[in-house]
Amino acid sequence: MKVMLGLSGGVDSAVAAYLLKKQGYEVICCFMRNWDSMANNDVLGNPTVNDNQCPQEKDYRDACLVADKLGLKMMRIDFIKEYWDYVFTYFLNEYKLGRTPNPDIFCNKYIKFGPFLDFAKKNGCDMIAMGHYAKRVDENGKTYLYKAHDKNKDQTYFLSQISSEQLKSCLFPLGDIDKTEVRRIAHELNLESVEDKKDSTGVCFIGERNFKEFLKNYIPAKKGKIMDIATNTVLGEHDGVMYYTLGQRKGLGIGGINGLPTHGWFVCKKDVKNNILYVASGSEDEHLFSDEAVINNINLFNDKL
RNA sequence: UGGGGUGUAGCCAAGAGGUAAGGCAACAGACUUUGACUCUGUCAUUCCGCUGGUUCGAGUCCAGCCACCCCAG
Repeated sequence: MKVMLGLSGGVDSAVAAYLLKKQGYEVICCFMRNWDSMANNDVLGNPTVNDNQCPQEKDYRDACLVADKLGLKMMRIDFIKEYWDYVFTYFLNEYKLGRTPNPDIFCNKYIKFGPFLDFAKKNGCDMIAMGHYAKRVDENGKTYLYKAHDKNKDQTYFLSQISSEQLKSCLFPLGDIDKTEVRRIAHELNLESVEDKKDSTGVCFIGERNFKEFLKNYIPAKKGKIMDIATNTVLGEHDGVMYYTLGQRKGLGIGGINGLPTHGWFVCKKDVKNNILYVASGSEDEHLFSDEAVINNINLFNDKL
């Protein structure tokens, strides 16, 4: 069996590579690049835009060191355009609608299990593999997605939109072990470039930096009022209703107000049309609770449900 | 320029002669499937509108000045 593993330059996929090899698979590592700051005009608030080595290249080098140490072949592929068309476009549209999207779910559906899978097959691989904390279970000829053994690190959420067919083409070597075990193995193997590397979280391609500034590259700032939903009075000003998310507390800049209790203010409603951000006082305010939700695009690829 | 009130960190606000509470915001770190939430930490070292005075000692008492608010004109 020939498998192409997505090697990111982090500790998880590095250990996944080792485990696959140990299990007898012929492993080819591949570093994927989905974001090009220059091509995508990602300049505002980008702390590394002028650096001679961007963080992605550091990750690539770390990945190469891992592949080298494990004696595995290393490849590299760009999906800049695909990412923009299938993931980032959706991402921006959601923000423009006043929602808070999760691009990583689409990245899996449309990139890793799309062009990347195709790329693997073109290069003679039967399957792909990922360092996700997720479990694939085959039963009676069917393939199911199970939560990872490490419930704390489970990443099946990110895989929630892939199909049963796509799932059949992928292995998750970390499905049965804990993060602490992953770190332990990395140390045991002396994978110096990744063994103590900090976990990356959140939107993967952006890196450590001011998120609002990042969004300003694509969604222009537009100042508006922040209003108290209980009294309908103006409490402050925001930079654009799209930059905030429901339930958010930080970044509103509302201090103490004469005569009003001070328990912090939380975003409870976004009026995109009129560019008004509504806030409620304290985390227990009734406006922050809801007993209904609109859900669509449910992916019932697991017929055990 | 009659009367009353207020002036403490970016904001709100305790304090009441003995050596500046607390909250919000902000910032930093941890955690993280919402760069969100949450948690932890840091935030007025002679400073409490200004200037003098009383006192061993004043944000707290006194005097003058300044600023703002309210009522009356």
